[in-house]
Amino acid sequence: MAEDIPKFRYDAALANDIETRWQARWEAEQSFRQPNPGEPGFQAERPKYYCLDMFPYPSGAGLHVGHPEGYTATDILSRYKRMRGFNVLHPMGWDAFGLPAEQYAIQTGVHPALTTKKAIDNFRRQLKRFGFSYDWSRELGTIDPDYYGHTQWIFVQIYEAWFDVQQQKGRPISELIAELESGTRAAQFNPDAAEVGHEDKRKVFAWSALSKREQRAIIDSYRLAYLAQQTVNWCPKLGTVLANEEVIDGRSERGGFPVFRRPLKQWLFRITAYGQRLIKGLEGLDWPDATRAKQTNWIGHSVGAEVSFELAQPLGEQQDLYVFTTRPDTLFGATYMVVAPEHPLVSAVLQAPRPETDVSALQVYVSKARNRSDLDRQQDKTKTGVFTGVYARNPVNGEHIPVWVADYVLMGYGTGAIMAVPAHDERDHEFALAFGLPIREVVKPASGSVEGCFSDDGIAINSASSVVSIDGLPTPEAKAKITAWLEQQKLGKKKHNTRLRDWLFSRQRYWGEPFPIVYDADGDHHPVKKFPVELPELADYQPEESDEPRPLLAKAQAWVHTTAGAAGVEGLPADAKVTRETNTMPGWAGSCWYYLRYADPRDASEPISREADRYWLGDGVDLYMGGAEHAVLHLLYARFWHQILHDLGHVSAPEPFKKLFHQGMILNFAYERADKTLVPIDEVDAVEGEPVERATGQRVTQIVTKMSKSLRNVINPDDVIADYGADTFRLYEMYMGPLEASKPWNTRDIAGLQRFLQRAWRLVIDESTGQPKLSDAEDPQLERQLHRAIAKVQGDIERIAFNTAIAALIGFVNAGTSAAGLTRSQAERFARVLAPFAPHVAEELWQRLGMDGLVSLAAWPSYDDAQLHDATVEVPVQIMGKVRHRLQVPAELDAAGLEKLALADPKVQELLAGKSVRKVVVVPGKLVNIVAN
RNA sequence: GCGAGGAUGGCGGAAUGGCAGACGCGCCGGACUUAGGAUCCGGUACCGCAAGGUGUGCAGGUUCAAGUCCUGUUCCUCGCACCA
Repeated sequence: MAEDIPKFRYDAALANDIETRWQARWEAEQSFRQPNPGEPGFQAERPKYYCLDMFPYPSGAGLHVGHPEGYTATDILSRYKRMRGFNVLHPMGWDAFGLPAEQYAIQTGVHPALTTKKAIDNFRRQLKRFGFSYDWSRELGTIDPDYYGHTQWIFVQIYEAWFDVQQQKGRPISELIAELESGTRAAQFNPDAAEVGHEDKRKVFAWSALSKREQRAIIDSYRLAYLAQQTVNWCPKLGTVLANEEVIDGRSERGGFPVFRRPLKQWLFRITAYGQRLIKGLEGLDWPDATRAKQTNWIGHSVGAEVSFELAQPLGEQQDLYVFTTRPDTLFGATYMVVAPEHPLVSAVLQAPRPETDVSALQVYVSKARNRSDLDRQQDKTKTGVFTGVYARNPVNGEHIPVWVADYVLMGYGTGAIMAVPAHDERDHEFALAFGLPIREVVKPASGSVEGCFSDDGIAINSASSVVSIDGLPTPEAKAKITAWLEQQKLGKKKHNTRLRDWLFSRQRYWGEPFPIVYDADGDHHPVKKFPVELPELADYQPEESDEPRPLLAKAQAWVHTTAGAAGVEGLPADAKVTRETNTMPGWAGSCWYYLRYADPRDASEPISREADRYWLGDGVDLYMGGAEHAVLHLLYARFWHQILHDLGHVSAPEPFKKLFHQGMILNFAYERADKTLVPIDEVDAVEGEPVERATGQRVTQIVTKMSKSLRNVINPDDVIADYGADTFRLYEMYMGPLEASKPWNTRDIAGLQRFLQRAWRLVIDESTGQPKLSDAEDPQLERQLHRAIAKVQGDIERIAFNTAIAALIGFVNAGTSAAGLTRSQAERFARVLAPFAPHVAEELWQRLGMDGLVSLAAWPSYDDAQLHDATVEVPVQIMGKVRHRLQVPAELDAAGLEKLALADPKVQELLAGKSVRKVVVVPGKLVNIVAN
């Protein structure tokens, strides 16, 4: 059969040929290399644009279709900005340390260094095949020793810093030490340190009388990176502890394994100190409201009072029980207290039971709570608890109230103990009813009455004693008065609290950054100042599933045991024996600062030079594109590091990401049976247009859901490129709908975008010769349409609305197809507006038109405002808001003229017959609305 | 429970308070073809032969004019969740 497809028809084969050719040329010419200030070729007069993608975690599975969605969007913006004369920083790299790579290595028996390298090579190949205009000379990987050496350096900066609450600012630890030594700061533990007990915080020392070790303890309580015995989320299956953020519904985010609580000595970041800064910093940012709200909620800042309740009899060292409450005005209604099962009071009372203590019941309850995974604990919300036998004294009225232990109180929030006010707190109410505890009303609603538990603001009642009274005060005043009284009596103080907890930073796994920390013979920690601390080769990286955490790096004995001199530790004799920290950093570490490194990727002496920071990041990253799944974790952690680095003077911008945009998720269709179970996409046939399950012949319903292997609806980008080409793929994903929306993949729709490129190609190129076919005479109507398309595309790119920009390009090509043809000038301008979206075909058109250089580096075409409108316009004439007639009028006709014309029109007069005109609304050039009855 | 967002043709979606449905898919008709799952041209919200009428989840309201603003409501999606 004769093949009469023209030789230069734009089909998948030609697209693939064009694309690979231009990609090779861009690479050979380093077309998108962006020099830094001071480097040859740097153009100082240009404005800058830093366009950043969230770098991928290179998995063995390769890219999925969600990756190129965000990457195409930033590529369009980067290419557009380049054409508009910006210096564009558009880099790419690899987030390559972390649990998934290690899990994969364990499964396959291949070392993570090898599997990761392979995955990176594959990702790079796939990304290059899309023609993304990254500056590959800036490529980096978090696993590069050069890179993670700086990650470790930043850790040491954080370790050697503290947060000054007065100034709301991080400062070098040396300044704190100077203040302590000079006596300008009282020698006390950090009052906000979560790891220090209340008894210790109360003490005031004489600095010079303290031993070195005692001084160290006080200094350490201020450090922003600190070591503490913590109740942690221990995941035996993964053989590591996890951050709260990595635990979802009591299971590990990775793998979905059960997580238990156990005490462990761990490195933590004092991120809670930055809680208020992290909320406040969101104010000026151009971020999605939802993401700002998520972070604010996650940090969960609340203001209240910390109140001490004196124990009826001291328990060992403990004399007081501290609680945090946002409702100090309800103190008179506190009829009992509750401590978390992990609270120190519990072990104290087990040591020295009171007459009323039921030791065995208490022991059973506490051990049960400990062994219960968070999952069980959260699923079962019925209130349980045990009386400890201890009583505490209510400071406002001297009443002795019982102290209970119950797992509805969490050790991780506030002080791990509460005063229970069952009349005005739902949970306390439920607990009191379950255990027959007294309920005393101390707030009444300002008007009306309430059944059950009233937890809103109201008026204080029954709130007076011989020492203090707040009766009759509205809640806000009652809070203020009682807090002032508590402070004056030294029984409490105003307190800010965050739901956010300090960030657990240790992992017991192999595939992560080693800590730049060693321990001396006394077990004291010291920072390492020689970077990188290289991850030792380890042939056996199999974690042991156990209840007792054993860091994998402990197996590298030769690496663990070293000397201060060899490790690069200051302040110890060079031959002093030290052992290295064997925990590793979590996967988040590398992604906390990679956007800084791109600006200066080969600087050996520091993470980023001052010049590179000032130029590229002086006001932060101009656009950060990535998935909403990172709204809290990565985006909060990175802001935290950045704020510290800013406070310490290492970076100039107060916030790292000026504008943030989340691309929506790409979903796919699946089919659902009547019983809501899902049917894989390839087991469904269309029968008379209705989807039917092949095996059963039953009707199924089309739904939209996440792509998944089990539904066999995962789309492989490589296949799509082979079938249609990268330009079509890029256009399709951008055309699916608004970038921020989640939307279903529909392979059928891709053809429409390929047809568009085909028509565009044919509009300029003769399919049989490959030569341009151009018109000599300019069609003025088509010229106006080109100006409109340029204006529309330009505006739409600026507002990140690529679907409508592409619609405008399609509209222009359709208009061109029905007109006599494009002139050379029109074809050449069209190639430019097309270039950000479909860069390969745009380059090919550009070259075939005989233009010099690359269209990718050409200037964006301008448009003429005067060309955006036609001389005459059609104006609808409405009567009572309904369109009844249309008039052709000069575009610039003013309101009075238009009204006159409309009312004089015979058709309008006919429609108005028998009615009187009440009012005429005229929008010049738009419409006429006649109100008549 | 708290927080955020959404609902427009057969499907994806478009619309600074100013002609609802741009553009694409699909579908219908035609042209060119030995052929068409290629290409080109035309049509396509719904009801109606038409004139015309009806339409943006539902019920109200503001306005000359509402998909858009306001009030209430239903359903859906996402995030957090015993946070004192």
